[in-house]
Amino acid sequence: MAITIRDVAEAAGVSTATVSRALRGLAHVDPQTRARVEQVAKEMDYVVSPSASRLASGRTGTIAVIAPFIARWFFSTVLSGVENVLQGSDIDLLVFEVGDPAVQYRIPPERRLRGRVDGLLVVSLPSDESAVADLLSLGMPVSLIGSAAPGVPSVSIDDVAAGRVATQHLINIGHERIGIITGQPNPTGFTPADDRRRGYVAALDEAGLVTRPEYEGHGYFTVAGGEQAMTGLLALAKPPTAVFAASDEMGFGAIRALQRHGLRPGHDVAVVGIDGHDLADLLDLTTVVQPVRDLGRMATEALLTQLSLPTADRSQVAVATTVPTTLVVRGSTVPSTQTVVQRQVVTR
Amino acid sequence: MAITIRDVAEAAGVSTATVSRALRGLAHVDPQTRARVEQVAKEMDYVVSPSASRLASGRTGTIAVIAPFIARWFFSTVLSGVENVLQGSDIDLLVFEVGDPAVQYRIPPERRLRGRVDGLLVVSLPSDESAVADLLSLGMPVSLIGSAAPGVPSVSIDDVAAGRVATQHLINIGHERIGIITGQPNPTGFTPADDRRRGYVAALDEAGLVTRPEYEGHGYFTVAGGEQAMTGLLALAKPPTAVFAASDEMGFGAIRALQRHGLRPGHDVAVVGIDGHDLADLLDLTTVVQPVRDLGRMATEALLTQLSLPTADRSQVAVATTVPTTLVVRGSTVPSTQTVVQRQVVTR
DNA sequence: TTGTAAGCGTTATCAT
DNA sequence: ATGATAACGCTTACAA
Repeated sequence: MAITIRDVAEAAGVSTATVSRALRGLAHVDPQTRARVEQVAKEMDYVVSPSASRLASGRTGTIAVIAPFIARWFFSTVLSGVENVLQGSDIDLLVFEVGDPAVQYRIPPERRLRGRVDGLLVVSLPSDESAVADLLSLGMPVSLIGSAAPGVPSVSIDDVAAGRVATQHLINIGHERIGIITGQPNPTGFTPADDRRRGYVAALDEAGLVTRPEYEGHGYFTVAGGEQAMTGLLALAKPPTAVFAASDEMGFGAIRALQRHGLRPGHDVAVVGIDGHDLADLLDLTTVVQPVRDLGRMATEALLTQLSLPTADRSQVAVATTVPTTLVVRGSTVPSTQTVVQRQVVTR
Repeated sequence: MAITIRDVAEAAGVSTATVSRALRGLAHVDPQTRARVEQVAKEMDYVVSPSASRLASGRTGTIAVIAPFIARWFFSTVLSGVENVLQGSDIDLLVFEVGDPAVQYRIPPERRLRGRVDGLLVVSLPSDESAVADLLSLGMPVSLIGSAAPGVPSVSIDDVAAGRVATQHLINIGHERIGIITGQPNPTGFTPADDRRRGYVAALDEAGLVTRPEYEGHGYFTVAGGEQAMTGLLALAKPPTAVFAASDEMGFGAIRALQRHGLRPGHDVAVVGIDGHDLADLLDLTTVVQPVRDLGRMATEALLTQLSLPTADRSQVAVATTVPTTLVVRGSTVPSTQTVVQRQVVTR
């Protein structure tokens, strides 16, 4: 069997209690003693048993990320940000993939969470009341990423503003027939999608432009979906001259559809997305960039802070952090030889 | 506090031992008793304490994925496959991001692994002896994904064959000046990169074509790297007419470089990649498709099988599983109106 | 088939 | 500052 704390205690000539205190850096330990214990522990290659430690302390030293998908760009990038912060700590990361929030948000059953983790990072949760309630009922700190809900801390962009900025850009460069490619046909309680659409409508309204129902396509946040939606729009008697895709991946699909129809993005039909996907530059897609990795980082740091606090001090006041976005103009809206970058700070 | 096994035992009028046995589906439990215990447990909303269970049993019910990156397509797709298999089990998934294998493969220290997990899934491990040794020294089952090493079970494609197929395709369509964009300048012990390059060389040799050192660029498996490498190749007095990129992402970069130079992929310079990236279709990139998600799935299933076996039965014989790839021909090598798909089964 | 009870390896409370 | 010693909640021989 492995070395236990008792072995170390005997070898160092102290009690297990002292070893425990010394190794965890607690106060009230003689520097000499601590040094000796650390020395012995290292020599014996002692590693604390996490199960025993967890059982005795009641803390798991683990947090979980709950996301609809793992393989898609946005989610894997968030995950990477989370992991990045965790490297510096001693916290373990558990991952749960729960499927499309618009279809069914299969929250991992309590039994998979309770007693296993100290806190939760939930990505793109629908603002559906019950989903939040289920999670909060576990009684542990929860941080939302990429969406917000009343009463829960969150880190995200201002999606309404992002939708407005994207649409406004299309208006600015002279378009009047502006379509949108969003996720689902009807509001599904999936905040980002609904909010971005709201921003689009607001921008059109403010510019005195009409919103036509037939100019709304649904791409389900995938490349293939975006392509289908754009194809549908192109089939209209009077197609839009510009399209706002609520995500870069749907924007890519739109570009693909244009290519298939022999149309040039930017020249024939303008396309703008949201995300700042790694490959947006490659595909020359204008997009509203959000700092995705930072979203993951910030939410994780916030969660770790919560966890380091005594339970009583964990503020009941949920802080909804909104991070700024940047409109990056590329050839899909302004076909020119040079790329223009405008800094767009979102305030609220 | 939460409900404990003792509470359930009392409520059901049996001992804790019986509750434990009943709930875990062990044999030698009266069906009536089991039913009653299950009933009571559900009513009381009892969830076993993982820490206590782990401490007592010595098993963690957790496996870890160790990968260089999380956010890149290949890795997040593998991860998704792993998670997919785990959904059906009661096993938890821990994730560690360890950085570029060609630079430094920062294996999580023993202390982060020992006692925390029952098995390891290692993605794209360099075939470096010591790295493997470190991992194996933990004495738990290890499965490799996307690379292979002697004496360790693994799931991957035949990278040499993949490189050969890609290069052969370029030869078949008439190219003679064929370049390669690979990862690092020198063999780094990172198997897939080295092997794909080997396949490239073999194909050229077999066709009686010369390998020119200046036709080898290095893209470090990123889009930006691929673009730089291709730019370098284009600057040659006599640039290659075709390029084999050892990954789709580097292929994307190559396409970007061509675009920037006003050259058309497929028409002016042919490009072929390896991976079957989600966006390869969008970018019209010919590629050798590997079933990435399945790689993750298969390796996970193999690992779970190992774990379900008594320690003694875990075969010392490492099984290296090689899965077939498919060459998908697109416009980046054969600019035509229709896409041709050839099934290429790799045998060995 | 079921119960008893000894661990499993720490942490944390009291003393000292 | 350090030591004894109860928990912590479950699993698992060993008995019955």
